[in-house]
Amino acid sequence: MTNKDLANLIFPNIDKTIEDYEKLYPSRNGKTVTRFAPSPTGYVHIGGIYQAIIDYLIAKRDNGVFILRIEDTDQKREVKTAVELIDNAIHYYGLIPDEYELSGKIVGEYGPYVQSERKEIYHAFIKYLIEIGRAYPCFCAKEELEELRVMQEHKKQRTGYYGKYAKCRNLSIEQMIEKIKKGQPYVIRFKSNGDFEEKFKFYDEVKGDLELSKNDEDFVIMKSDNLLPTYHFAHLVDDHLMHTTHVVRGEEWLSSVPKHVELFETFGFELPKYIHTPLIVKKEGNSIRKISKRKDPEASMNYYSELGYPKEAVIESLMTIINSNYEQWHEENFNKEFIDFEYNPSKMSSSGGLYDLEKLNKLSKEFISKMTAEHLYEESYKWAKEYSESLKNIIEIDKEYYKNILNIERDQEKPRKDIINYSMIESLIWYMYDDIFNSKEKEYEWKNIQDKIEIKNILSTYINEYYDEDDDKDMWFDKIKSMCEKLNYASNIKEYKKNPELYKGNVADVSTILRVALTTKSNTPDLYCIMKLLGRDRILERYNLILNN
RNA sequence: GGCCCAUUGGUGAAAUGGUUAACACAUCGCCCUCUCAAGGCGACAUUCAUGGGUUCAAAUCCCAUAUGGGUCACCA
Repeated sequence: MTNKDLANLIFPNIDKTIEDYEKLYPSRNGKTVTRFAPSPTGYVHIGGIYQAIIDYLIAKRDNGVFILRIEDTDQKREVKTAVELIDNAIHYYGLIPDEYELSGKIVGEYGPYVQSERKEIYHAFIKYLIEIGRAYPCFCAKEELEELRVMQEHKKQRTGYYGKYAKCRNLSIEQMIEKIKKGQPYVIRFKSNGDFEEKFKFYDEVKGDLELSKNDEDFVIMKSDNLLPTYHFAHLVDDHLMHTTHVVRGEEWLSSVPKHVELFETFGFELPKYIHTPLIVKKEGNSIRKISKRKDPEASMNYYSELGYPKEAVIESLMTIINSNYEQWHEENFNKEFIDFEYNPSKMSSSGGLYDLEKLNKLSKEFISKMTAEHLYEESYKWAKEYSESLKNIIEIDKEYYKNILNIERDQEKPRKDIINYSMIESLIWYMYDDIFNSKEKEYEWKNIQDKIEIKNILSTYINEYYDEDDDKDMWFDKIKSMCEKLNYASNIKEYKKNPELYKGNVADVSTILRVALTTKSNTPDLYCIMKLLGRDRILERYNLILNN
């Protein structure tokens, strides 16, 4: 009985060899290849998009290939709709892969791009490993392994299935064959040759030179239930056959690098470059921790869509964590897009990138302020149709009117920056709509002048003697100033500050009355623009509401 | 616990042995201003986790300690 007999017993129907597959997926002649390889286990995590951006950037920079590969080897955690979510997210953020398999459509010559469809390929590689005596079936039960772990912990030894603890590696081929024939369940383990005491050098594109201990664990490469490979093995086979040149993955993978190195070495395959990205962390009180799907809503890309952050702002904020010199670069190259940025892994922070919502808000405000009213209208309308019935209704009352509101203080050199995301638009503009204004319980935010008689005095004087719908902005303000003088308010604030006792107040106080009476709010965009949009009738109506009370 | 990684202001972060430790966010102040949002100007680390060492010179190199993180699955 030989290893070959064992291999044939386990994989009787696998005829293709590694060479066959290498012929099927020939060299890409040095082309840069990156891949985004998410597991379909739920919503899209911000760390995923963060990595996808890096993959995308590297591929674009080198005129290479960006692959989307679905890593669905864990059937227990799989969520059916997750692939769709991934699809939506990468398209939404404009990270379009060159090779992929989505809703049955395959693009690219190096597929399948879904791991569960690559079973035979993995089996061919595992079969070879068994033939050369570098992999073997392991019949240890979960409980046995658990006992082993407890015992190792108790003895303060390294936990794991290695060396003398790797019980099944010493089984004779006859014993293995017998157990298999009896129908005992098994996994396939890699048979390590490594010595943990020995070190080797490893270069990571982010961290630089590292010295790691060699792997000596006989880790599982094929699972018993669905006969699919574990991550480690799929990484070897897929990234070799797809000719991946740059593996971008989270720092949590750093500790399994020795496994991957030994695997690549035993096959004689060339190791890709590794970019182990710092984890996205979050500050909570005094402690910093990995951003988590469960606890942090902002970990999900849905969070940003639901609140209506423009995708550009989200990418921008991620870019600032990816390379800290990005912001400066973008300031100097304001007409370029993030794709033009030359990503440099060694410029990446080696500690955790802190995801900062305040920063996102700032970037988002900035981005929205630079949009044209037309563009903002389109984007916010698109958003409202999906996420906000009430904003949708508002917009549909009169689209031109809505656009005009958005255009207040926008079409100028230093546009107004007060919209952080689409979900807050409604709270900024509701008073421009009569239905909402009239139905709302009004809380007028009067400031310095609270006296009802004085408020009425100002309003009636303004309506009767000064207000003219056709005035231009200068005239409009000149009239307010004239009114101030008449009512004994300072028309000039500096003047007022010099001698406050000479006046009842100043032009700001008077303007506030005109503003609050119209909008209930003490803080609004340019009053002149608001009055222009509301028009004479509605202004009179709102002022009379106060005058007649 | 073993192994690995990290540690610069309130926060992110630059600096790779040599001027007053960039820049950005936040905060505060002043200016501008009809309010607000902006914008302009300015303030904000006697010091780079701590302790040693190397050097004419250290945030930068070395050692130790502390703290934080990652990982030790038939999860990726």
